[in-house]
Amino acid sequence: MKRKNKKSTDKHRRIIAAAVKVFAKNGFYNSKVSEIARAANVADGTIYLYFQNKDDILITLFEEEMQRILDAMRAAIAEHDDPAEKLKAFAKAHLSLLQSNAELAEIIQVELRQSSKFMKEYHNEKFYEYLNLISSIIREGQEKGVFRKDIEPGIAKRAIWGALDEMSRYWVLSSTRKYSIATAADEISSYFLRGMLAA
Amino acid sequence: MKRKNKKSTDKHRRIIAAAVKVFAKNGFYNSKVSEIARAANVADGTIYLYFQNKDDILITLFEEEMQRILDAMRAAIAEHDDPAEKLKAFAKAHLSLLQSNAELAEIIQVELRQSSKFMKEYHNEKFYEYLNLISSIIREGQEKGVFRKDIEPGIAKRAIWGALDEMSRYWVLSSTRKYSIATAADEISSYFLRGMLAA
Amino acid sequence: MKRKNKKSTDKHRRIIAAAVKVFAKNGFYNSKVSEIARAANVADGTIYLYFQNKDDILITLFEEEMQRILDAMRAAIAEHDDPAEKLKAFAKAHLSLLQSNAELAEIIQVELRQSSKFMKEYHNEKFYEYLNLISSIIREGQEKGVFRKDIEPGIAKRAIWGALDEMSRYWVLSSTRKYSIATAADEISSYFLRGMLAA
Amino acid sequence: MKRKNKKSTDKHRRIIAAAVKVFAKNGFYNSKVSEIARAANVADGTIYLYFQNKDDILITLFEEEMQRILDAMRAAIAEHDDPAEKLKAFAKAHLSLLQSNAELAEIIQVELRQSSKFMKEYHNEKFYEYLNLISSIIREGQEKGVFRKDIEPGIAKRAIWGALDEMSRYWVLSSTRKYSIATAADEISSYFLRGMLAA
DNA sequence: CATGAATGAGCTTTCATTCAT
DNA sequence: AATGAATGAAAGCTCATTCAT
Repeated sequence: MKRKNKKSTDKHRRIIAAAVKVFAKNGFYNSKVSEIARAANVADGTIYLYFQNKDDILITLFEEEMQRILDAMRAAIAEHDDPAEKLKAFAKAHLSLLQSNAELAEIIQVELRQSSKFMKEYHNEKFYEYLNLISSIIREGQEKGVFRKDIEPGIAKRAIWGALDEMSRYWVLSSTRKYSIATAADEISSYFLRGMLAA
Repeated sequence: MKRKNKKSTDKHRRIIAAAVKVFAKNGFYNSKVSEIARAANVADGTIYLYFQNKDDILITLFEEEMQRILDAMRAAIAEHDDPAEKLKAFAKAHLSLLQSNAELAEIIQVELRQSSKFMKEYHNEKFYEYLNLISSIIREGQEKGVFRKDIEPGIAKRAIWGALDEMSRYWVLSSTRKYSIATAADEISSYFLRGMLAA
Repeated sequence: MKRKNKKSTDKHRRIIAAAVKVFAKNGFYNSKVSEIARAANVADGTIYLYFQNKDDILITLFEEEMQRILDAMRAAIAEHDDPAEKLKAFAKAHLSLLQSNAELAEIIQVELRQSSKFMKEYHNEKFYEYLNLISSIIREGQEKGVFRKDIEPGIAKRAIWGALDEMSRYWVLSSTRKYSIATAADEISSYFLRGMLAA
Repeated sequence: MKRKNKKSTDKHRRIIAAAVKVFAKNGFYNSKVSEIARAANVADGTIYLYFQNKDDILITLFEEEMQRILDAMRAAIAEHDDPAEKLKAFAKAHLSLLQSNAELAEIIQVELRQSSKFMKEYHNEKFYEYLNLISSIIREGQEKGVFRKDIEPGIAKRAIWGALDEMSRYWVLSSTRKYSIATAADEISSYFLRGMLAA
């Protein structure tokens, strides 16, 4: 590891970390590049040595952070064999990860949905990979006879993701937290696994 | 009602309608007040006779449109007695309403989550009313013994809303639609009502 | 004449006039739009109501001022019948006009030759019209038997323009002026005329 | 001569050569120091070991290249005794030199006239030497009785230079060349000579 | 009430120059 | 001497908002 290389990587990392903080606090459009620079302890111009423009910071941030989360989710799922357990593990890991990365969660919650000029063009591959983790579990469950065959994985993956995402949004935004992560994850898993009807 | 008042109301309505279109197309931050003015066929300055500023347009838009949707939802639910049927009706109505108000849906999807400086301060009452329609159904179901008593309405309402919302987001954004509204609504209702486990 | 119309025209004129001064003083690239705005007594943003961008100010300035000069030159030439006299009149008028529009002259001298990205694309039609005033005189002279038939109007027009232009450049840039306009114009005319007259 | 010195000189030369190319292509203000560095195969910072700043590159470039041209012109003139022949030789050499140094010509054409803040301060001595080559010829011709006594060398030198310069500008900028150098040089010389010869 | 021309604060981005290595 | 990553001042342009008409 040459020092230069280390330094460069370091600045890149610092800028991304600063951007996470700043975007989470103000939202993308209310964040100034100069504020990110200040938070990263670099000069304004330095940002442009590592990123093409402000949009590129956000996109790179997504790519890199989503990859980290994807990896963590895959590891969490891999610990189980039973598809139902996998789904529970997914729910728990999702809520845990987003809670311990509250700022990143905020950005994903908000900017992921941004329909701004550039976001419409940007095809968020990592997000689709994430969603497909869910449908894979469901399909596996259907093959193993654990899940109903008439479930549409394409609908279910969105329903499950939406439910979890909204839950974590609630957590991120609310100051007081009534329920623990484990409780919420189990609760939500149970809706999907057992339904809400009384037995 | 004097004519002037009527005329004013008309401009107000035209501006809101124009804002829905423009915000949906570009997102809030990429929309220009002048574009809304043009779309509403009024002068730029006229906007400021009816709204305090750009933020106020968005907030008023939410308030008014959400009220319309709330009313429609209440009516849809009121047609049923069985809480399970109410939940199904809610799902169907939600997807129908958002689909037939695609532009409004887009705005709610995107801007509702905006964490921008002003959105953080704005307490979205109508949205909470909307969410509480769901928890009311659940509580009613629990009282009637239709739903499991151990369900947390505060969690469930978010899970259900998130699932439906994500589904409608998918609809709004995707060009090809594999599933009909009825199919999707039934499917999602079934997850929550019966769960996904094989019988 | 409506007042608004008048006001608009006025601002356009004031900005052009200010730009002539500022560009002449600093050159195009060292001139700031804000300085032009200040000189024109308008806000920075107002510039952009009348011009697309900084380049557009320069181009418009060329078009409009060159047109005025073209018109004056045509009038000056039209007063004579003899092509030799026309050429003398052209020389005198050229030097007079540029001297009494010293700032404009400076800009034409300098920026006309700019090879900057935008100037390469901009096809300076007015300048070619101006040059062709000279070749017209020469051709007329050749037809009337006043000028040698073997003169290439395409070369001569450039030689004459170059000679006059360099002379006026000298005037614009130097503080002390040894020769009067009339002297210099006669002198330069004589170089070309006695050389070009049929023996 | 130590090797280091030699090496330094080499870098100086490479930077000047690169600057000629880059300035000719983009003009001074649209040229980036980093582009010159790249073209010269040196680091950005190295430029500042050999030149004080960007302006200094242009000025040094002028000084050195003009000196080369001056030397060549003096040699070309020295081959003739007759002042009329000297003038023809000057015209031919001027056009030849500029044509075979098209990039340098472009810079001289354009930037010589730049009235930018720094160019106004820079007193272009070499250029005056160049101009005075012409007036020397004229004075010599007047002394030898070849040229009319009433010609003002101070005006004539500028007229001749302007005519030639404009002609070469035409050459530099136009892609198709109707006339050969010899033709154009003879043509232009003839305008001035036949006009200036004593009767 | 309505207009829309005018405003000017504020932002992103560039690039000449520096300096630690 | 040479490097090139880092700097940060500077400027063009946008657009929400105002106010004279």
